[in-house]
Amino acid sequence: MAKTSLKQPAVFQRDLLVWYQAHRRQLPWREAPSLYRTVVSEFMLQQTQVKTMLPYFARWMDALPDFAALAAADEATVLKLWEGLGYYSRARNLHKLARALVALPETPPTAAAWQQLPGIGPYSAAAITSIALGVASACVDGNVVRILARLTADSTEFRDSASASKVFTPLAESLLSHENPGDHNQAMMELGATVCHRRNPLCTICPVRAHCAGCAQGEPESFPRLAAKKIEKVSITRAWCERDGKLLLHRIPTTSRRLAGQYELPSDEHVLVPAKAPVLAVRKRGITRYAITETIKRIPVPSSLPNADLMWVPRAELDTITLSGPHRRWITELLKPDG
DNA sequence: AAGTCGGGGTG
DNA sequence: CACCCAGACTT
Repeated sequence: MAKTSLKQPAVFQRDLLVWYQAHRRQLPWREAPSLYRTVVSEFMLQQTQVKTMLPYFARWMDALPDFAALAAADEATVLKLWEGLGYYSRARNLHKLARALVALPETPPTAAAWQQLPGIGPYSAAAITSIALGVASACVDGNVVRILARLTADSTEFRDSASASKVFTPLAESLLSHENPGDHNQAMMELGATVCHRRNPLCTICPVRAHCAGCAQGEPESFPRLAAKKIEKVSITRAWCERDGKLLLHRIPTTSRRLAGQYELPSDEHVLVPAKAPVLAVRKRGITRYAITETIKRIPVPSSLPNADLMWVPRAELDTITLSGPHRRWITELLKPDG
């Protein structure tokens, strides 16, 4: 059973907020805050580091500056802007959310109401309502779990981050500043991102070190304890085939659970790849729990296309389609004259 | 409760 | 390589 309070919650709040006011990073959604910018940033930040999403955020705001613009956009535009960021259901849900919000008579005022909207779970509901609306609702993300596990030196072994979040929610709520919940929540996450690192935490400069049982105990890095994930190794062979300035690609069916509607280099499930076909490249990447090795081989031009989802895409059109993940980069590399 | 969904940062 | 990242949704 996790603790639900610290010895001096009011002092903790003050130490945290004073530090945050002095050390917070200048981020686009903080410099020019708005509900829309808060919502878009929170969607992009789900399971994604700030550094990774920053260029996507700038590009997105340039193209779709407000809820009205997003609601009026077509899905292809939305997914193209999201290309490369991953977890594409986030983009579809954000699109749905914009259309739902513009149809409402007023902005939902509570975290519970926000959580009924597409793509909004417990974390996002708390983040959006506290930051943009001043609602006293505590965020519990990976950063907060790590900080709270260390503050309380909680050695519980959690199945996964979801169950840990649930366990620490009461403590997070008890520590929340009701005067300034938005800054408090952002301060917790900022502390986790810039000081209370998963490994090598910077305890010597930590503003709440005096409140931290994990630090006092000497091994803050040992918290939180999470069950190890099982990674499965997978190998995929893909085909590279050019003809008359066109590239053979596979369009993932829109009914597919993952990467629906996106394009990719055809795998050997879609087209015959001779075992002796020359290897052009070997690439490794991870998708969720799979460690994938992809071998790209040059194949002869097939006499006919066996699958309706296979198509010849002119090089000039490659920039207009949405490509699955690293395929964009691989294709760019392999299309170079010396590649 | 367990599985699934991307891609990149970092020790 | 392993683990994590301002998680949410489906089964």
